[in-house]
Amino acid sequence: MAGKRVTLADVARRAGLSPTSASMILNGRSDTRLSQDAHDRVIKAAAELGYRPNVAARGLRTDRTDTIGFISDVVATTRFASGLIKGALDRAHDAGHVLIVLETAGEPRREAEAVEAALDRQVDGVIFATMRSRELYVPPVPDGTRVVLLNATNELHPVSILPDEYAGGRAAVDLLAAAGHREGILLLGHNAEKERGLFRSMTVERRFAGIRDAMAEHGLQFMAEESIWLWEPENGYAAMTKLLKRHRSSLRAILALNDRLAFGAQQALTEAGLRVPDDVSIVSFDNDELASYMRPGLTTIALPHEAMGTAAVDAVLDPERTGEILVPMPVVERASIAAPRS
Amino acid sequence: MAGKRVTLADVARRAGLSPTSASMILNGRSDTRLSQDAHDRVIKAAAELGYRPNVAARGLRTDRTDTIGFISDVVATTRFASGLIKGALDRAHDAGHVLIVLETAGEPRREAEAVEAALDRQVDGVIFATMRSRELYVPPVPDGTRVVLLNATNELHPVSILPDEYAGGRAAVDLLAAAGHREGILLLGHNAEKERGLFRSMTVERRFAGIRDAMAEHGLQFMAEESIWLWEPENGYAAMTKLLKRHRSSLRAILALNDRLAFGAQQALTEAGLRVPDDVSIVSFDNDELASYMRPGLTTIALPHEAMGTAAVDAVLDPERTGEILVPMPVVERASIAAPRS
DNA sequence: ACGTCGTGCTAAATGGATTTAGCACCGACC
DNA sequence: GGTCGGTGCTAAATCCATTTAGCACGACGT
Repeated sequence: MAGKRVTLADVARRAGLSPTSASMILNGRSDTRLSQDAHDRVIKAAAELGYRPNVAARGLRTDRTDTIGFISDVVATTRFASGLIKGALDRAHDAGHVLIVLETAGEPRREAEAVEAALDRQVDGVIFATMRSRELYVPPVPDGTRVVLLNATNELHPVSILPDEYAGGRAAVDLLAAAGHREGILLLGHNAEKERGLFRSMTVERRFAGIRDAMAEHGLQFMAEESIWLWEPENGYAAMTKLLKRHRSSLRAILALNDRLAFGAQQALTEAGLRVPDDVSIVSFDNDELASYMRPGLTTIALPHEAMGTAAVDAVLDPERTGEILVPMPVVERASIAAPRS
Repeated sequence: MAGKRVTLADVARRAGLSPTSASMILNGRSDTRLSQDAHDRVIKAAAELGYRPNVAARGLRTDRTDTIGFISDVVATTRFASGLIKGALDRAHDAGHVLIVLETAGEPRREAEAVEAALDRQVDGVIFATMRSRELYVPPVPDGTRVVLLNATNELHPVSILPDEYAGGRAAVDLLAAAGHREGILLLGHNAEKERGLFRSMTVERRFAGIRDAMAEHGLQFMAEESIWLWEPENGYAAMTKLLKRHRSSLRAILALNDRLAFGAQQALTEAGLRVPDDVSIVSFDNDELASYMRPGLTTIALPHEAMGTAAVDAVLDPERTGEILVPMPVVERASIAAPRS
């Protein structure tokens, strides 16, 4: 609607000063000797005209655009991705920055294109996010540009935001132990023997480590460890249906490696006439949307999407932050854990 | 890594020509009289140096930045939002454009801020998206900037992308009718009498209309229409539990107004010992993630998130497109509909 | 009376591209 | 020989804001 944009020259003209003066005043530079009166006139003129600086023009001169590139392999498929984006968006907004969001589907060609598209627009920094945490290839980037890895790592750019999976793994075990579980505990989704040499993701390895260490410290052992490669509901359902044939009588608790497995497992339990948590307790990971829809609600160790997103933007903005930044995984207690049936 | 960016001047120098010539050649202008040899030299120099134009600088001159602002009230909460974004992202990528994503939480202050942040960066157009379709307030925007409403409408900017809910509503009824259902059909989520005067959302009203018309054409009537204000699983569960007391024996099919209600309802059915689809058929709307996790899978009329997102970018890019653009809602057939038990 | 210093402000360069206006040269034609 | 037209290319302006270098003026000191 409005005609065209107001420029700095317009403001200066209205204030009866040069653009130089107007620029200095609006940028709040303290070392100028401009009069109080000049200040007042410029501020007033800018307000009256509704002046907003042209970020592109400014960026040309200053090399800062208050714009960050957010490059992710996947954005829509998982709630995880959108949580990261939302966290990043919120923090960027607080800091007066803006996000250019790009998706690569994990294809190297598109990754390179995305970086270029971002750099073409003079972004101040780039965030690389992956869903399956891993060492990520990062195309070359000019010197001044901050690079932050979100749920990923890279040798050349040692700034990574990761969930504290080790502590999370421990927390899950602690929850079962605290409820009094000592026996009949099933690990659903992973079997260290069978999966030897297979790589899932950096962070999930840490989750396993946390679980293993905590089990040992509590002096506990799993009744069974079921390897499942794809952690989707149907696989949880299938595995659980099968497992119930052998372990039905001794099963007391399930430590599922994510909520989707837990969801499927619970469907199988329900169909078999077992009740959660009276007969079997369940704890799991991620705090997927599903977890809150289950009946009873699923107790789970949350993947802190949004906190990771905000941490990533913080890291771009603050060059001091460096190294591995671990974001705690909150325990979300719902109603799927109870004391074991004797 | 790389030192600093290569500029057009660098390319021109290497080709032994002026920036003017280099610019014209790289932009493929046909009306110049530059020699074939000059063309070759410039193209070669640009390739060797890895030249990429600075979009900000170009935008300053041309008022085009190949950048689109995507302003949404909510991004992470629903899968719907991220589907829209993904669709938009993909199409933008195809067209060599980039998206600045902004979130407003539906607050007018943040909406205004978001528009300004986008305009400050010289975007070519702005997409306004809402989750609950409605007439949306759009802050003033300069003349040349395209504005497209996504799942929303606005008087001043008559370019709207909307799901074809009317047809979708009809499709749901058709599905039940085709399976042979004539009686014992429950409408779950809305009661026209009780909700008279209450406004849910533009598109949902059309969904109702489609359902109503199709029912009439098939000569059918609902056994009951249950008003539920919040379409969440727990509400579906609660309503269904209650309804079963009265209608258990005659109930044959449920037309749920979204998948979350259907999900809750199905939990109630299962607990009551009724089986889907043998005892009761279910059809619903949205194609929420949940729908594929249910056992059996839920047949549903999909909200075409991604298609809507791509349509929005198309509309920004093509000034010819105008008016209400209706995107079809695909029927996703799974396994929740069967012929009625006699 | 003249140099010095502080005060208040501005001209012009800059960043990287596009675009307008026009220059220099060559051959053809009268 | 002068003019006209075409060919091949470039200087300079422009977009908008920031920044460097420095001008003009008055007061002060000696």
